[in-house]
Parts: sequence; structure tokens; C-alpha cells
Amino acid sequence: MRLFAQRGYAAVSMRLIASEVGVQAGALYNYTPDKQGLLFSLMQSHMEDLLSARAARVTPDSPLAQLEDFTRFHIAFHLQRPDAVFVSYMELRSLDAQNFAAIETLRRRYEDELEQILQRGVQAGLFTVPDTKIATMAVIAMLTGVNTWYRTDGRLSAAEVGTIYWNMVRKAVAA
Amino acid sequence: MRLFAQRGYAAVSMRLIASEVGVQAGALYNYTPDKQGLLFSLMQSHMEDLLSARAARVTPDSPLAQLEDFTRFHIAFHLQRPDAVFVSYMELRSLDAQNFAAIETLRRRYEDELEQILQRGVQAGLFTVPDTKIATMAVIAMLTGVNTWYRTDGRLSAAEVGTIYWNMVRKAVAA
DNA sequence: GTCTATAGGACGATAGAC
DNA sequence: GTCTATCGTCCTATAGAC
Repeated sequence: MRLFAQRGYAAVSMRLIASEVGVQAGALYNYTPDKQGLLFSLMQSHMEDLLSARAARVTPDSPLAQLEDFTRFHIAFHLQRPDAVFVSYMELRSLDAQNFAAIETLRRRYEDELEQILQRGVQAGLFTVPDTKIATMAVIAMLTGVNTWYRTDGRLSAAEVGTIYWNMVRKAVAA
Repeated sequence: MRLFAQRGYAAVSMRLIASEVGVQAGALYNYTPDKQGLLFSLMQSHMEDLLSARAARVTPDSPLAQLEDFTRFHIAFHLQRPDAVFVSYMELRSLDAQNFAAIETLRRRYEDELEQILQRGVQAGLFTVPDTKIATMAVIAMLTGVNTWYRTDGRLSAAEVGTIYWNMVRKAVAA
């Protein structure tokens, strides 16, 4: 995942992967049918980790508290896996059609969780958004964007960033 | 730019580029010193187009109107060049150190324009943001995210999307 | 489950004719 | 400024020994 993130799928050879894990290239084929299968396996595991970590959280009562929980969860989870996040977005184009469809299904499932929170908040009169689908994409893009600038050795902890972004998200969707 | 966006820099061969423009591979070297130079030239032109298009706009008086103008400009400009936007973000890692630094300088210059708007708005008491640098990154990530879902043949025009996002940005930074 | 060796082909870049 | 031809290198994937 680290090599794919740093260099891109096409620029990483099986020889380089093998060298990083301390075997010869041929030995990798005992673990993956081919390079494409390896990329898919990494991306699928990442998406499944995301969905199960999300499912493991206790759902708060109100849509407002649910949105705060989603915001803090999303930032904390993604800041811990910058390589996986980068690869899972950038290398969608490197997947063959069937693998692409499988990853997109998982991604859609995650986005739906946020959209349902927004829909319930709108119905309860707590939120005002132009369109729940667009607001979903806007919030996720804003939150995932943390990965482009956050540095572990910077002045802010992941939890502090969560609070900062929660204030912006809260206001952006406020009634 | 289209080929790099669809397949990634490393996955595009000089032979493929040549075939798309109707020449043999060797002929390309009359136009670029090498493949790396071609990537850099494309990305540099994109960033310079962005900065000069931005500079060409008449600056409104108030920070609020400036922020609205920036929001609408950013969305309109980026929706017209999805391939260039994708490549300029994704292929930063494919640039050598010197070219990377040059592109980063141009990118920083663009981000600074938004940050200065936010700073003036905060000083005027119009905006309340946790940190102008973080708010800058959050707004740009949200706006650029439009490119991941917008379809030209969809129900919304680029201008309508601009209005939708302006409402979210306005609320997110509101005092 | 690892190794060495290699098949078979694509790669970036250049040389030299025209 | 384009072509053909090619250099030297690297690629994925497989075969077969151990």
C-alpha cells in the first residue's frame, strides 16, 4: 500500500514489492494471482475495515450527535491510514471493470450512511441542505481533504482537527 | 492530459501518446525533452491558466462578495478542466523534486488568495473560522470535490452547482 | 513456499536517413 | 520535423528444482 501510494500502481514493479518484503518476485505469486489482484485485495480490505469500524460505533440519538460522530470518526479513521486513503481514491482507474464495480459498491455504502444522517436531520428541521446527496459529497470531500495537509508532527492532534472540522460541518448544514 | 488522467503517468507510454496525436514516438522528442518534461509542462500550464484566470476577475469590495466570487470561480474553472485538475493533484508524486517544488509554489499562490479573503473577513467580523489556513484547505477540498461527482449531462448546470456550494461555504465560515 | 532462470514483450530515448 | 530501426533496460508471469 505504501509503494502504491508513493509511486502509483503502474510504477511499482512486482520486483520492488518483493524486495521490500524480502523475497524474490516469483514468491509473491503464492499470495496473489497477479498484480491486479493484489491492488484489489488492498483496496477491498481498506473499504471493509472502514465499514466495520463505522458499524462498531454506538449510534447517538439525535441527527446532530450522529453527524458529529460521523465527522470525528471519518477524520480519525482516515488520518490513521493516509496511504490506503490515497490509493483507494487514486487507483480506482487502475482496477479492471469488475473490481472497480465491487469497490464502488462499498464506497457507496459508506456515503449512504452520511446521507441518511443528513436526511433525518433535514426531516427533523435541524439541518438545511440544498440536496442531501450533494451535501454528502461536499462534507466527505472536506473531511478527507485533511489528509492532504495534516502532519503527525504538527501542532494539532487528530482529535483537535476533528473538533475544528466538526464546527465547520455543523455550521455548513445548520438550519 | 487526457491519457495521464485516465491511466496515470507511468501507465502511459510515449508510443501511446504519439499514436493519439498521429505521429511516431520519436517525433514527440521534437516537442519535449522527455516524458517528465511533458508532464511538468502540462501541469505548469494548468496552474498558470488558473492564476491568470483568477487575476483577470474584478475584485468585489467586501470579503463576503470576494468569497462568493472565489467560490463560483473555482467551481466553474475546475469543472471545465476535469482531466487537468485530476492530473495536477494526482501526479504530483510523479514529478522530480525540482518540478514538484515549482508546481507547489504556484499552488500555494492560489491558496493564499483564498486565505487572504478569509483573513480580511475575520478581521471585519464577518467570518468566524478556527484557523484561516485550515479553513482555506477545507473550502478548497470541498469545492474541488465537485469534480468527483459532477456530470455534464446531469440535471445541474455548473452555475447552479456554484450557488449550492456558495450557500454551504457561506454558512461554514459565517460569524 | 522459496529459489533461479527465463519467456515474451513493452519501455524511454536516440541515431541517422530523408 | 518526421520516419524507421534499434539500444539497453525493465516488465509480468511462469517453469521447474529443492
